Amino acid sequence: MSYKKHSIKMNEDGQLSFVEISQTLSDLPLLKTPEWVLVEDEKSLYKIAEEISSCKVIGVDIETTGLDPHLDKVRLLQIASSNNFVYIIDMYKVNDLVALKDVFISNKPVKIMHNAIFEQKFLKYQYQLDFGTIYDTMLANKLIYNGLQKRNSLQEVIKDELGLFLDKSLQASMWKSKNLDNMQLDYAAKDAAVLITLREKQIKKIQKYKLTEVAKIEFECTKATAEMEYNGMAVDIASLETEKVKFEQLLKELQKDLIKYFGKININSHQQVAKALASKGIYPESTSEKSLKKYIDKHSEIKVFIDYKSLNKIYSSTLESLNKNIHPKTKRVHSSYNQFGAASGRMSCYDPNLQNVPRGEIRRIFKAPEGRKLIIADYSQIELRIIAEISKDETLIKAFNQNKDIHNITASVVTKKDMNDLTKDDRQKAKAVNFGLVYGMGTRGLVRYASNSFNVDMSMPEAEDIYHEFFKNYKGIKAWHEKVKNNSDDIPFIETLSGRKRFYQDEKRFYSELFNTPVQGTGADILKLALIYLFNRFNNSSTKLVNSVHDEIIIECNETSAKEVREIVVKEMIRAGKKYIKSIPIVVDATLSDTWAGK
DNA sequence: TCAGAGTGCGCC
DNA sequence: AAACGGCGCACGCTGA
Repeated sequence: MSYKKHSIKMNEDGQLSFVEISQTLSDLPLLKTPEWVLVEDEKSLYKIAEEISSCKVIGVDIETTGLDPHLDKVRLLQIASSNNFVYIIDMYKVNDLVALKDVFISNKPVKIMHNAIFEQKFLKYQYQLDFGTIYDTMLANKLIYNGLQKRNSLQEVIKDELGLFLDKSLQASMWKSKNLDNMQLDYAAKDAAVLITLREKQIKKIQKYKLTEVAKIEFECTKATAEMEYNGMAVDIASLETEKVKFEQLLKELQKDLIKYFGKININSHQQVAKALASKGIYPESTSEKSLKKYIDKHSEIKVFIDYKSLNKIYSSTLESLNKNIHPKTKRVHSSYNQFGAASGRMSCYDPNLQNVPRGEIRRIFKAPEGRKLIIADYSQIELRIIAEISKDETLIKAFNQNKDIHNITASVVTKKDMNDLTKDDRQKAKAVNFGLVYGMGTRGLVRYASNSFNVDMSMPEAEDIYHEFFKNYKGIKAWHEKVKNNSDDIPFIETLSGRKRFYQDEKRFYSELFNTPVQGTGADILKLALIYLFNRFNNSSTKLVNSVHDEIIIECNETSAKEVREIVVKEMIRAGKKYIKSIPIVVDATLSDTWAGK
């Protein structure tokens, strides 16, 4: 097996450097096989529980017959009490893990796992094991190298951190068979034992970069993320089907019209559409909606095309992928989350992505079952509040403390109008200004952004004036920008209020990125903290975390207790926000509803 | 034939 | 010198 050309290494002092990798993986020294014993009865588990309860840490790993906790079975549970001794529990022989309940829920020993979400989904929901303190070597690796090109599989991490070769060729092998051979058991044992050594190596780096606090958040949050994945969101299958049919008919009609205009081309091909447009004397910069918009008045078919594209987007991206991902057993959608998926620290979501479902009626498809309700709770203007906190901008802080509308304030400042004379258009413009300028947008960008995202026309001189007035008013933001800019060349990383880092090696440091990452990332820190609080509050009750979208948490609960639950959700989310936002209030809006579309 | 880069667009 | 950021997904196209 040959390997990629270079990788990033961190030496003992925590310095980062690029290293050429010329050797093949299998040239590396082999990770040695620990001692192990095979456990095949429940009674032994009590002895094991007592044994490991005196450990500071244990490595925990499972082998399963597949990846789906609703369908697949745990084949083996490996518990490493040291880096050289592993209990391998045969889950085809052992029926329950009651004996391990106390030692797992305890904070000691710390349970080390590589991707703890996976283990929890099986062990908590199939064997009712709750976890105390967790250490996740995969999340740790992401925290230590965030921003740099790194892979996070156990094999890669072992290679980079320990310089050892972990053979994963048995990873997907025959775990269904009744009897396992010693090769398989060796493999299973190695995976658990190495976690202990790996953690020791990682801990030094976590301390060096002061990542302890954010690591704690990430590790704890795996409990909530596992729950969201396991629970999934309820879908109203009938209305999904209705919507699908509706879209199919609509798309077919539009398609017919477009063929009439363009000729027999593939409408989904940008190239072919561009060519067809050119033959009619239309030369847009691209076939994107924004470049086509200006031709709508003269060519009504362009409007049809834009409508088609946007409907087709919803159809294929939302309706079809939703349909594809309805779970055969639970009839819900169980998305996967990449808990630390974005460089900022945000989660990402896939299969299906529930973080880009269009707003509005289409969200009615997500409907709580009979007798249940959804609570849709989101932080109000969290990013602007974080900006106020980080920049210490006095105008912003004062406005939030007086519960004023920030967009209106900006509108009044840049239009030089009295607050009472503002039009809807002024406020739209101010939104573009606020979101654009705080993250380092220039005047030219502002004109484009205002037009594209907020449908507001702005001339260049007007944009220049607005830029000037904006920073005259928000002096703290200006100063914060200057400070970040002045240090931008030297800094090895930018960080959030929890200490989460985004590292830079040879990468270009974009100002916009340096402004945005601490803000977006602190938002993620707060959201994850809120998920932790809510998990702890509702764990093992009928109230379930089912989704979260950057500044929003969705909970499903019994109708009978919905109002009380809502109060708790708001309170806990505010408590999480207050951990990092000290100078202004945190506001959470929570809607009680049957569907995700809200009231 | 198929992986991967590119385009475009939904969300926050 | 100038730059708003962060995702995932569908699609057609490219090149090995």
